[in-house]
Amino acid sequence: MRETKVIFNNEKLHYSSELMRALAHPLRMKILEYINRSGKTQVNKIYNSLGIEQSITSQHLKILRLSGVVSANKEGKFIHYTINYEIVDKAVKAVNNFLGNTIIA
Amino acid sequence: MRETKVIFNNEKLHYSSELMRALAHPLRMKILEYINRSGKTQVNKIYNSLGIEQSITSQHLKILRLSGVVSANKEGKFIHYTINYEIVDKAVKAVNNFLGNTIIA
DNA sequence: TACGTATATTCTAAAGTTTTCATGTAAACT
DNA sequence: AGTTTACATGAAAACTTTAGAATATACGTA
Repeated sequence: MRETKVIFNNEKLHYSSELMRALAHPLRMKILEYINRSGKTQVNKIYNSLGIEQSITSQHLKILRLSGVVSANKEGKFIHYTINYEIVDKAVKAVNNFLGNTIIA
Repeated sequence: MRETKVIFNNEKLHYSSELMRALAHPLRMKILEYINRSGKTQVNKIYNSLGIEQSITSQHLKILRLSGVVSANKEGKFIHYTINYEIVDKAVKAVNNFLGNTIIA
């Protein structure tokens, strides 16, 4: 049974939807936005500023970390989070490219 | 209790993550990609070409429709689907903007 | 009007995600 | 060494999403 030509291979597709998924949660967007505004942030600042629980914050940070969207760096007692813009960029470009550069000139 | 200044309001945030969510599924990406390639497609072409079940296809199309990413148009017996590029564009720009135009020049 | 084709909807079980709470680990301070 | 602060991890409960099967609707045609 000859299949349709698959332009967008499965690996890429799963990677992209994994990235999208990481971004597809209001709290994670809030957290990302906060880190973005702060540039480089400790976890306690994130959850105190956003008024969410420490543990929930940690769990979402884990998801963001695993998807590659943020990086964690231990500095003594603290862990500093930063956004990996290239990765977020990839997510955006994924959508962009797979739609054949129809969007965003 | 004075909260952090919310730059990215809740409504927008939820809308964005809803959009992202709609895109964050391999099958939906495949379907979107197929519609994109075809320009305007009947449902049976989608599921026959992609080798997925009719009912599943319909369900995913519903999600895509509700998120605004695609539009359905009845033409006689058939229903034609098209991509709403402006909406996909919005999703991309949402990520883009909320990260303060740091990505994509 | 009955039948076939195209698609949507409904139901249910399984799978996956998110929250919550409790516990764990490691650094800094006493 | 013991305590506090900063954060992560684990596991159960609550919730959401997905897949699959069956049924429903609507159009066109015999």
